[in-house]
Amino acid sequence: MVKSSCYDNGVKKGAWSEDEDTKLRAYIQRYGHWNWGLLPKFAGVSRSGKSCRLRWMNYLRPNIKHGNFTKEEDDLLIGLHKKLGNKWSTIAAKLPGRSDNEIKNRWNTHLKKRTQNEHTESSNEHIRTLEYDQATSKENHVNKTNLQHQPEVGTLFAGVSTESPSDSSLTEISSCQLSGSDSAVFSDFTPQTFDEELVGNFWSEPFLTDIDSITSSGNNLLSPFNFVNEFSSQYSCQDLMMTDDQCLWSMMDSYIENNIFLD
DNA sequence: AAGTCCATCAACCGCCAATTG
DNA sequence: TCAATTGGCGGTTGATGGACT
Repeated sequence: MVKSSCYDNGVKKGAWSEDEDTKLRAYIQRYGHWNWGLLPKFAGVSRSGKSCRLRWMNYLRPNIKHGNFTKEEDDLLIGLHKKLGNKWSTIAAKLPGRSDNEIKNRWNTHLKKRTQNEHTESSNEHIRTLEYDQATSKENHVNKTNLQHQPEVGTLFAGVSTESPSDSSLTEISSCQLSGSDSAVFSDFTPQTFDEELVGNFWSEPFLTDIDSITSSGNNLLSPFNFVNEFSSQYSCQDLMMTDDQCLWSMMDSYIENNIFLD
């Protein structure tokens, strides 16, 4: 389903192109979403931050499922909607791999009518409750199984490191990747899994280990970490830590101008 | 074959809550 | 404490394609 696109004050609207998807996916997988408002500029897409966030959450993020809902998913959705109402994000958290938008659409286009019809058949109530209980226990099992394979998410932390515990200016930026909506991205991680698979990388991987491959491969992704890395050749970590925000941002802006807008 | 209707779903919009300075 | 900013949520829109006449 392809929608036509248009521009509004330089911000593109409408359907996302393959190229935009590629840019956004590559950027977030490498650097995470440290600030949705600034991300489009860094990722090189002419979209609003909101639009980027939506595209990532609903379509591009790892482990997102597309296509038909299974009967189990439908039953679970019906049960959860009965229990929670239109709390789509809450329901989405309990349906692994489904976005709130997809669940909302599923409800409005398929299940709403179905349940309205079924509502008259009160005898089905007991059956649905039983199905819901079964689906919930199944879902718990699926959750545990899914935890064993999360190949792509770890790359979100590829640009994250702590050379030393005192390098707080960098880790502070990095920690932003774990805030807000990441609870959705990582919602199917247990703390244990998180510790083993993510925190391990978070605290031990060298800072931007693949920065050389990024620059040498002609990949023009622009990263705040890339920026810091470049300036670290001129400034020590301590210098950067002591740099006030305004100065840091003016340095960042000149970097952006030189590397993106002059291309 | 052409026109119309309808279901689907990606994307947008506006509001609210949390965070920050 | 308060205003500004940011992120997230839920409702709604509109382009598209298939079914129907």
